[in-house]
Amino acid sequence: MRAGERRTTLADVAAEAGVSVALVSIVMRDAPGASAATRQRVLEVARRLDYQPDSRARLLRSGESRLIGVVFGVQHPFQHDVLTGLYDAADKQGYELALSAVTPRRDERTAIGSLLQDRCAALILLGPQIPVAELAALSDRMPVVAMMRGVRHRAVDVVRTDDVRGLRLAVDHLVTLGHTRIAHVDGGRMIASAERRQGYQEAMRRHGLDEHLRVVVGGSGEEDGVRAARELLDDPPTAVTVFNDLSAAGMLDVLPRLGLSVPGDISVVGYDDTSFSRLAHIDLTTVAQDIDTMTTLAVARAVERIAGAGITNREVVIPPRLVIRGTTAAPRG
Amino acid sequence: MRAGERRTTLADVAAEAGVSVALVSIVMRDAPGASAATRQRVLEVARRLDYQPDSRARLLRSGESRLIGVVFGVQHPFQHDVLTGLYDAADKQGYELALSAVTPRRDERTAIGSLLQDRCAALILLGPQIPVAELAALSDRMPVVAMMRGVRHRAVDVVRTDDVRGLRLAVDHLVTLGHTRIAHVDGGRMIASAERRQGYQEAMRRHGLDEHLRVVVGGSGEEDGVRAARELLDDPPTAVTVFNDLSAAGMLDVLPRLGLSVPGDISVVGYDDTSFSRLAHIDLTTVAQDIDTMTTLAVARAVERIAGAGITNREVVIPPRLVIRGTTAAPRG
DNA sequence: GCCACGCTCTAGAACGTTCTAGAGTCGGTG
DNA sequence: CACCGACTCTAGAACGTTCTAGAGCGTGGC
Repeated sequence: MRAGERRTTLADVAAEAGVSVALVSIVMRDAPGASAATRQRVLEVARRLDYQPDSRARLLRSGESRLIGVVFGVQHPFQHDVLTGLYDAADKQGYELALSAVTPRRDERTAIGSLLQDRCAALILLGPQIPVAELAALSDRMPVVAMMRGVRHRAVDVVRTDDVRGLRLAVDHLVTLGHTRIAHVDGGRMIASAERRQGYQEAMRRHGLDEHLRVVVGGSGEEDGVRAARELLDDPPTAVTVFNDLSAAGMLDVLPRLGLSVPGDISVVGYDDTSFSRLAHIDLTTVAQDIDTMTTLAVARAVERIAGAGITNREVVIPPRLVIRGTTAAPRG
Repeated sequence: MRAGERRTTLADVAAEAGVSVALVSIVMRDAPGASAATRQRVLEVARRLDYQPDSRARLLRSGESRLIGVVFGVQHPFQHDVLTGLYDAADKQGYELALSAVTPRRDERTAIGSLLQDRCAALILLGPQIPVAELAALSDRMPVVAMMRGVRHRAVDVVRTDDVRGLRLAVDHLVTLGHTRIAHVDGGRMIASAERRQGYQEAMRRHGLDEHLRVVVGGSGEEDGVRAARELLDDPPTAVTVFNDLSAAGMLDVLPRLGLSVPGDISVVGYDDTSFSRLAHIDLTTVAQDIDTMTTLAVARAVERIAGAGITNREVVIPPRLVIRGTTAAPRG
C-alpha cells in the first residue's frame, strides 16, 4: 500500500456505479430497497474497487455495536479453549469478539480499559482477578459477564462451574477407589482457588476423613505443580487433587523422577479438562468444565443484557463432570 | 447499566462545564490550547460524568488509527509469548493492538477479515498459513508484516528467525557431543516446517552424515511428538531434533515409558524456547527465537510503513541462539 | 495610542456510514 | 383518466469525534 492512498468508501462506489450513497449502503447491508439489477451492478463495482466497509463509521452511526469485548489471560491454556467456544457462540448470535489479553506485563485494568474505548456492547471477563468493587463500577457502564468466578454483586452476571461440586466429584471418585490419604494442591492466589479448596475440605469431612485433610499451596502453572510435588514427598499421600490441569501436568511429569509412579503409588486428579489432558501420554483424570454450555450461556446473557431484557437469575452455575482417565487407580494393597 | 441509557459524550461534558465541544476535545487529548484552570475544571466534570472517549468516532475523524491488527493461533503457546512481546513493543510506540484468533473452527481468512473492517493501520500475522498470493493481495490494501514465516513477495514485510541456522546450531551441538545418528521430526504441514527440515539436512550433509539422514513426519502439537516417538522406536537414533518445543515435550514425556531415557539413551532438542521449556522438570535444550528483537522489529516495521517511509530491506532474518539445558548429552559409549 | 502577537476559546465542517422522509416511476384499478 | 400502492431510488441529517479558521482579549513594544 502506498501511503496517502485513501481507501475506497461508499461514495467512491456510488460515484463509479452512478447511484446514490444510500443505495450502495442498502446493497452492502443486503437490506430491502434495491432492484436485483442494480444490486448486482453495485456489487460488481464494489468488488472491482475492492471496497471494505468501515465498521467504525458503521457502528458510530447505527449505535449498536454487535461487538462483545473479551478479556483473557495469555498464559492460561484453559482460557484458550474457552475463547474457541466464545467465538462459536458469538458467531451464532451474529456478534463479533474484541479480544484484549492480560500478559505478565499488561494487567487486567489495562486490558479492560482498552476495550472500554472500543464501544463494546458488553464485556465478558475470563476469571477476572480484580476486586468486586471494580467489577461493580464497570457494570454501571455496560453489561459485564464474569466467567469462572463467583462475584457477590447483583449487577454482575456470572457464568461459572460449581467448583465445590467439582472437587466433591474428584474426592468421591478417589474414596470409591479406596483412598483415604488424599491431599489437595490449591491454586495459590488464583481467584477460583478458595472455592475448590473448600469443595475438597467439605468432601473430605463428609467422608469422615478430617484427619487426612492436607492442603498444599500451589498455583496455576506447571512449575507450581512441580513445587507442590516436592513438598508432598516428605509424607506422600496416596492421592492428590490439583487446582488445574496445568499444575497437575507439572506434577505428573516430575513424580516418576521423584520415585513415585502414577497411578501406582499416587493417583492424580486435575481440573478443567484442558485440551492437552486428553493426550494419550498424559491421560489425566480430571474435572471437566462444560465449555460449550458456559460459553453459549455467557454470550446469550451478554446479548440479553444488551437488548435490555430484564433478567432475574444473575448467576448461572454449571455442574462439572468427572472424566476418568489413566492417572487414578486403587491404592496399593 | 439500564438499556437505552446513552453514554456520556463530549457534548455532555461541554454543556455541563459551560464550554465548547472543541475545547473539551482539546483537554481530553491533552493538546495545547486550553488554560490550566479550564483544563482542570473540564477534567473534573469529565470524571464526574464518567466520560469515556469513543475511539470509533475519534479514529473515524482523525484518519490515522494507531491500531495494529494481530492474527494469532489460539493453540500455539509460542505465539502467546510473541503476543506478550508485541503488546510491549506496541505500547512503546503508542499503538494499540487488535487481536483476532485462529481457532479450530475459525480459519485464518475469517480472522483477517474481521480485522480488515476494523480499520487497522497495519496487520501483523503470526506464522500465516495462507498462500503467498493472498498475502500479496492483502498487502495491496494495507501494510502487512509476516512473522515466523518467509514470504517470497516484495510487498510483504517479513520478520523471522533464521531457521536453517537454528537447525544447524542444534545439529552442530549434537555432533560436538559425539552424536552421528541424528533424526529430525518435522512440523508436518506447518509452514515453517520446510525450512527447519532443510536446515537439518544441510547441517547433516556438511558433517558428512548423509547416510544418517532421517526425517519423520511430525506436527506442531504434543500428540505429534508422541506419535513420532513411537515411530522412531523401531530403530532409535541417539539424538533427535524436533520441529518445536510442544512436540518435543510430548516426545519427552513418552520416551521414558517406551524404555528410552533422556538424555541417556536419546538426546532431544526442541525449537522456540517456549516458556514451559525452561521449567525444571522439562529442562529442554532448544533453539531460542529472539522474541524481544522480533516483536520490536515487527511493530517498528509496521509503524514505518504506516508512516509511508520507503523501506528497502523487506525481510529481516534474526539469528537464533541455542539454549543448552538437560535433554542433551554425549551418546552412550 | 496603536498594532502585532500570543493565548484561550468557539463555530462549523469533515470523517464514512445508517436512517428517515420523501420523490419519481410504473402498472393496475375504479 | 385519475388515483393508489408498490417499488426503487435519493437527499440530507445524524452519530461523536478532530481539525481548520478565526474571533475575542489582554499585553508589550514602538
